[in-house]
Amino acid sequence: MAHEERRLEVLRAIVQDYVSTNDPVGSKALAERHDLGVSPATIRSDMAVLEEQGYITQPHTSAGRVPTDKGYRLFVDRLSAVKPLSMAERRAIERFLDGAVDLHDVLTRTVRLLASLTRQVAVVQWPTLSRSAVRHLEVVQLTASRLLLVLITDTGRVEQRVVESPVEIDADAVAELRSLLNATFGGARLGEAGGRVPELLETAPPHLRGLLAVLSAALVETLVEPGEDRLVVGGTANLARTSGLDFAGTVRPLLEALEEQVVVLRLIGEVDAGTVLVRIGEENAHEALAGASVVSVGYGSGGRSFGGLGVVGPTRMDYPGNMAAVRAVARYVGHLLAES
Amino acid sequence: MAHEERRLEVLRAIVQDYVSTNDPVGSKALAERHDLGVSPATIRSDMAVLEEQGYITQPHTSAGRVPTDKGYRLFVDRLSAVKPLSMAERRAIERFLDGAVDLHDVLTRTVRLLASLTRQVAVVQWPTLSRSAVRHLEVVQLTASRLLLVLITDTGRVEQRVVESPVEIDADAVAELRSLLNATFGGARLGEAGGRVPELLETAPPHLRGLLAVLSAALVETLVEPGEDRLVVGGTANLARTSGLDFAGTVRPLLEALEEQVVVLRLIGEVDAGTVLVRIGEENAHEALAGASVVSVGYGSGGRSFGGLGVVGPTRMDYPGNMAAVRAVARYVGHLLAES
DNA sequence: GTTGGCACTCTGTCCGTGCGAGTGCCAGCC
DNA sequence: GGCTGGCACTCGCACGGACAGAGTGCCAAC
Repeated sequence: MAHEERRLEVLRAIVQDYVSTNDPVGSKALAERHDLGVSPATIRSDMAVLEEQGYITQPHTSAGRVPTDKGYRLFVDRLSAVKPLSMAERRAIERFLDGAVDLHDVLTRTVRLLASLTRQVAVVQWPTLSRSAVRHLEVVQLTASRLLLVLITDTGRVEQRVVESPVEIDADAVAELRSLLNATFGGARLGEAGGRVPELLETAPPHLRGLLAVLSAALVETLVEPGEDRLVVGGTANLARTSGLDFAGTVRPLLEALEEQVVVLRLIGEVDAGTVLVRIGEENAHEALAGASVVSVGYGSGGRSFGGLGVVGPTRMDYPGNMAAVRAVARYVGHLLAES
Repeated sequence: MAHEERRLEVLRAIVQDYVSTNDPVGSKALAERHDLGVSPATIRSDMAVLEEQGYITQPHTSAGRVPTDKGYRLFVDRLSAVKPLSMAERRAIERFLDGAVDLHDVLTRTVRLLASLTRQVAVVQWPTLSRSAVRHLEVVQLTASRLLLVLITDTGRVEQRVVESPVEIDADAVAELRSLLNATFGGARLGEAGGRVPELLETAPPHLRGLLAVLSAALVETLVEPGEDRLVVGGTANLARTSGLDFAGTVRPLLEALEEQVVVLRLIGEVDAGTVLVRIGEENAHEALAGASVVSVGYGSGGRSFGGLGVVGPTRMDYPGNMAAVRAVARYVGHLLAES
């Protein structure tokens, strides 16, 4: 029915105006700035209904309306068109990311790029170890009874771990260990690594078994260690931009959550490559993020997701623009990492 | 002379009171809170002199006095006693840092620890490559003509670099390269690495020379690359704590400088192990840091400095406390890294 | 050289007023 | 039945004057 449609049109107009001006929007301003074909009075009655339904609210009696979380949700789900990136933005992505020398460099550049494109806080998850595969395992002898185990994954991560050996070791043993480990774990998804340990221990030469057990344990532990899911954060200066207006003094808990990482990781980590996920305000189910929205997507290649990335900002954000930017950057990063 | 001494005592009292209360301090309050043995009127005349000399200033005519950068400088240089850490703090340092599994972990824990001890923004520089020594070089074959060069330093850093080979390579060549590289560069300070390249190229078997040239170049380049001096930042939430009061809305440029890293790195990097360096306000010679102070020190072991660490906060900070915390943490981190 | 007294200055706060924006309601119109 | 213009009403906010309080500088006295 026509009523319904116009009301949604009104909601869309409210969201757009509010996002761009940061002022509660009134019926008169709406009628002027948008071709809704009806008078302010009519818009007022639509707004009354929208408020009744919980999509908008007024900060105080004689102010305009502001979208609620529910209003933004409807906007994102049904009212926003995908906003294509400008040529300048596309070029910026390429220029920014090309020339990165290693994984750390790629992630750092990505997070800066995303922050500058969206003017929000950007976060990028390191490729999760559990979804990576072993490219190479290296054993370096530090002292007679101390080894360094270095893991290099196909996603470019390098992890290290010092291992105390129960027995003294010589150079030959190190070489043997290296080739055994690579033969066993080479190419394995790290999720499967644990399963290959028993077989390795059975078939290995007896004098190396004790050592291999320790090394395997260190390897498996590296994957399980919760700290190994890391986050790169950037653009926090954007929080200070319009702080107090957008975040109503809630900047601090947000900064804390970003440093804690664990909360944000949970949100960012739950994504598939390709599907942009938007969580609005209270949907984040965490106090510090109640006033914020998170736009995230997985990055990876060939249908395989390495990890997630996204932006965190006030609920009053440019959803279509941010969704487009996040998706485009994720796609590019996926290609980049697949190549190297 | 007695005058002079009492005036300094007044300055010390002003700094202490102002740091703890954040209110401009007046003559009457000073007389009440400190046993200066003279009346407010006398203190007033002392304050007039201190203001004349540029150590304190008044925000407006009828307010109390506030220390200037110059005043803090005098306080730090001559008026503050070293504040020993409490037992609880010492225990916190040990508990926090023990159990770190690798360098990244150590640095992350350190920055969090320092931030929570001082309630300021903490920064820790990664061990500089140019001052590290080669512990091991690893060559991993990715494809027929693509190698991954992995550098492991004695400070625990692991750097990687993809190298395109001009010729096709087989497994034997890789093993040969590995042992040649380790023989040449093993144990070398990275600053000296460049000097050993010509000799390596002369003595190497001819068929490997082209490849060795490329690998050596990649190694040297890794050291020179400005991006390789990195910073771990933590506790930025502390900026939001009393923001507006301390930083007068200058939080944003500060956050930007911290993300840029380069400015802060210059400040943090210029330190010797052992000597705590304090830079106050304008002394930082950078706009974004003009309202901030930086307390930094080098960490390392055996007289050798790996890198710097420190805290960044408002000029109105607890200098003795922060200096003590920074020094204690640096010492502990130095030991920790020397062991591993 | 120190002290108490005093006049002065300035800020922050409180309160009352007026203005403007925006709404809800209602009677009239298509 | 839905849309529109008009109108009264409600608030928030900015402006301005008055006032109290804190702190100073100066001066005469000790």
